[in-house]
Amino acid sequence: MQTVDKAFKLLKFFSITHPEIGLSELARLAQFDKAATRRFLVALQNHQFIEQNPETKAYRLGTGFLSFAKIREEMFPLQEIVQQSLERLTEITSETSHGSIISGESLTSVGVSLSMRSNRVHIHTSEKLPLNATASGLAYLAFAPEMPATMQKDNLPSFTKKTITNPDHLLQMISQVKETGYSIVRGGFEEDVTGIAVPIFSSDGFAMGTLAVASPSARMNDELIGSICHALFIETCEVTKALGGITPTHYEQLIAVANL
Amino acid sequence: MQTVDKAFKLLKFFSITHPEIGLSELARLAQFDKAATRRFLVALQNHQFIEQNPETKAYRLGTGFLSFAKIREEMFPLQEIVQQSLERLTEITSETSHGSIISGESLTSVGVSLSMRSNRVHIHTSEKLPLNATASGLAYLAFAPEMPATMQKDNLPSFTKKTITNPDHLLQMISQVKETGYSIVRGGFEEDVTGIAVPIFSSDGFAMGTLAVASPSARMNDELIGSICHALFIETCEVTKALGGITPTHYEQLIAVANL
DNA sequence: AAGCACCGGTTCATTATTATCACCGATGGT
DNA sequence: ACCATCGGTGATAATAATGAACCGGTGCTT
Repeated sequence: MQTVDKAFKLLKFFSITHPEIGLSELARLAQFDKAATRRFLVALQNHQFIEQNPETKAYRLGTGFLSFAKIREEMFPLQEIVQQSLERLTEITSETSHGSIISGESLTSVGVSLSMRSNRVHIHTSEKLPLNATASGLAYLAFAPEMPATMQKDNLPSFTKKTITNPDHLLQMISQVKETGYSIVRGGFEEDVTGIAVPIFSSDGFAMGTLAVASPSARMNDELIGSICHALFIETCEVTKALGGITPTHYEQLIAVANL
Repeated sequence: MQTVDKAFKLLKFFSITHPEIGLSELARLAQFDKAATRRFLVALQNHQFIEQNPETKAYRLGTGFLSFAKIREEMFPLQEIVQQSLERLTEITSETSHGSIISGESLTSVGVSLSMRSNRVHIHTSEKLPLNATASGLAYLAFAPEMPATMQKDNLPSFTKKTITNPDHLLQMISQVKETGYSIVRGGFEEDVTGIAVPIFSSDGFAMGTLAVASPSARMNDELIGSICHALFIETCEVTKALGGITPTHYEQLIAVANL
């Protein structure tokens, strides 16, 4: 259903930092014809997934998502479950933790629990996390159903000097995550911040999001890494189960090895 | 974009009371071919809008809605804004109030503020409100972009003896709402409960939801009705504005008349 | 245990849909 | 007065979606 895919492709250009998009701009971004783009927008508008700003004529996300999100949350209260896990993580590790789910070709942060320490990492909810630059991104990619096309092109988006920008380098890092079951990224998204992340699995056995702990790089020694991983493994299994997902058996084996 | 419409039509069969649906059942509900239904579901699944229960093979809503809802809520925090209005409404009227937004061919409740009285009306959040049986439904229909097809058939779904089941009768009630600017339904959804509702407008100038106050029918005298309407008009204008919508000028005139 | 009905899922010839380009009127900068 | 860009539209060419038949499996009825 390529037509449906195209409609959804349009939606993915809307974000916190870019919440309203004009017709021509959106057509350019998606590389669609302007007329086609408009037809899709009208169709989305008819179902409340898109609204038009009456003054600027720019398009923005509609209220449709909210009502469906509420139904979904009633079955599996993702926000609540993730938040509880995050608070336990921050309690145990004394570091900031956050949870994210995949949305298009980046992860969206759905919950944060800030560390009580004075020198702590700050993360905003609803922030988009790039897949190539964050620990969460690597953890997701390592257990994702497929490699997104945008992660296979040269010159991946860069945020610090340490950001992985080469697709081959990215693949190499991912294969390492596939072996250890967790990802660690030192200063790839923000300078002097080290993140550790572990996947949350969907009902299809592939990653649908992550739980992660982030700390100032200076504090991140081997002992802390070990205890963070241990806590993350426990919590992600919990969250996966509570959300109707299945932890693949090969992943459960990774955890067993790590816990030796 | 009929193909996109069909994909969304499928989504609308999922609800709190019917959160998982099998392939054949969904095809029957939507009156699509099974093969076509499956193709749509796969497409929706690829974008996280649908998940499959690995045990029963039934389909359910996915996590995709949540990430988009978060982006939308960041711009216009509907839940928060509505909840604040509801609390003011309940404070002023001493009755239970609730807010709802359109989703498919019914309204979804997105917020509730319960009365402090012992004899009060109870409403659940995420509940689906039928358009023909509730005050909210009438208020929505009176200012909706178009009359949904399912509201034009005979034998509309009935909940009490007083539910409007005849499309002509419904049209008649709606035309009355168009004149007064508010709807009032006595025992159409639940026995002995009377609701009063007023529309919230979207950026296109049509209704996208409602605010409503519900009370035991015995208490609903003319004086209470007057004060509820007054409070509802104030709050819906507020909410409409805060959510980036526009109150049509012809509606503003209705309010002016009502306030004389 | 044979027959039947329904389930989820798949295939491929037929048929309906969507894409594209050229064009419109309006707006804003040079 | 000009050019570029905006949002939006309509008719034909190109492409995508459709649906009946079919598969293997499960559970109920005879």
